Amino acid sequence: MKDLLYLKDDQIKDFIEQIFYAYRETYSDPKKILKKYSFGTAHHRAILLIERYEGLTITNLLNKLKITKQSLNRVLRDLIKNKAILLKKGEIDSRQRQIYLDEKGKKLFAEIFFQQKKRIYNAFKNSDSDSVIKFKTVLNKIIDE
Amino acid sequence: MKDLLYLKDDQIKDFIEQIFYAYRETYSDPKKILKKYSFGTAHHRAILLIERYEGLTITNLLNKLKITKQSLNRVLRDLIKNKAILLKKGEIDSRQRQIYLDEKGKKLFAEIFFQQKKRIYNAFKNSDSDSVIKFKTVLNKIIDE
DNA sequence: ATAGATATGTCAATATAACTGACCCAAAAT
DNA sequence: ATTTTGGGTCAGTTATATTGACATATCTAT
Repeated sequence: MKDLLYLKDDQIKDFIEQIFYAYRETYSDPKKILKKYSFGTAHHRAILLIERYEGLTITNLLNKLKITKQSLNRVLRDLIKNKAILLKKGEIDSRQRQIYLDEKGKKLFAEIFFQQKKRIYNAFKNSDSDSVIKFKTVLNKIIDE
Repeated sequence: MKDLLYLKDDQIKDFIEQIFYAYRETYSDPKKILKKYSFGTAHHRAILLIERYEGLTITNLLNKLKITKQSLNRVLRDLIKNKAILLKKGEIDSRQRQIYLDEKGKKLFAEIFFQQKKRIYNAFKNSDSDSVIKFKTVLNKIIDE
């Protein structure tokens, strides 16, 4: 009979612990860069999503970040003031705002990503492609559970 | 020639995004329970580690959480006040404090873990064992990079 | 024995990121 | 024309972390 060790409580506890470490480490790598711009992790997360989904609306971003609009507003104000992002009126629905990276934001993103990429890249290059694919599959299952 | 799609920037961006979601979702499942005890995520993380490493010292816990002792102190004070944990003098080195779950803490842990386990368990039971093992391997590589 | 290092605790001030609740306007949908 | 939606903002609060300074007890090494 199959052991299914990975379904034992202690193994599951390990995973819960490791997901915390993986997140923390991955998102702490670019802290010095962010500090240089007087930004924090909240700005970091917003920048990543804006780069990945250029032109997304405020509501789109809120749904990804799952924070309140008041919280997001502070972050976006900081980013706009520093010319890291810019908002355009929605073309179809002009109540909407579409968010884009501005020049400074593109530069900032590149610096942030360079730091974060290192960690992931090094982990992956020491893994076979099958492992990486399966990592992604399981990660996705955890997210949409 | 091998494509190594997972080493392309866009794929790496996806992973960085998904690690955030996985962490956030995994750690938001037991929020209602914690609120019932007037605890937050800081207490949550401490409880998990104390359960997993019973008898660990303050320094051990600080090294795992990577926060300042002032931050941890507030959390531990709350937990002690609520009889969720208890501290014992170190047996070998009496400067040290060893941290243990108290009765209420065991109960609280069980409730928290029940919630968090669901997500991981469901993700894993729909995966083959090879995927889970490879997930763990890659996750570990990301952490110790 | 004593000097220094280590483990822990605590006071105070501050920063960051989030929250709730209330209210506003403009534009779209009905 | 009215309601709903998308977004913005004011005000107050909470949660979690920080820096810096200092105190105490205990261990280690000379």
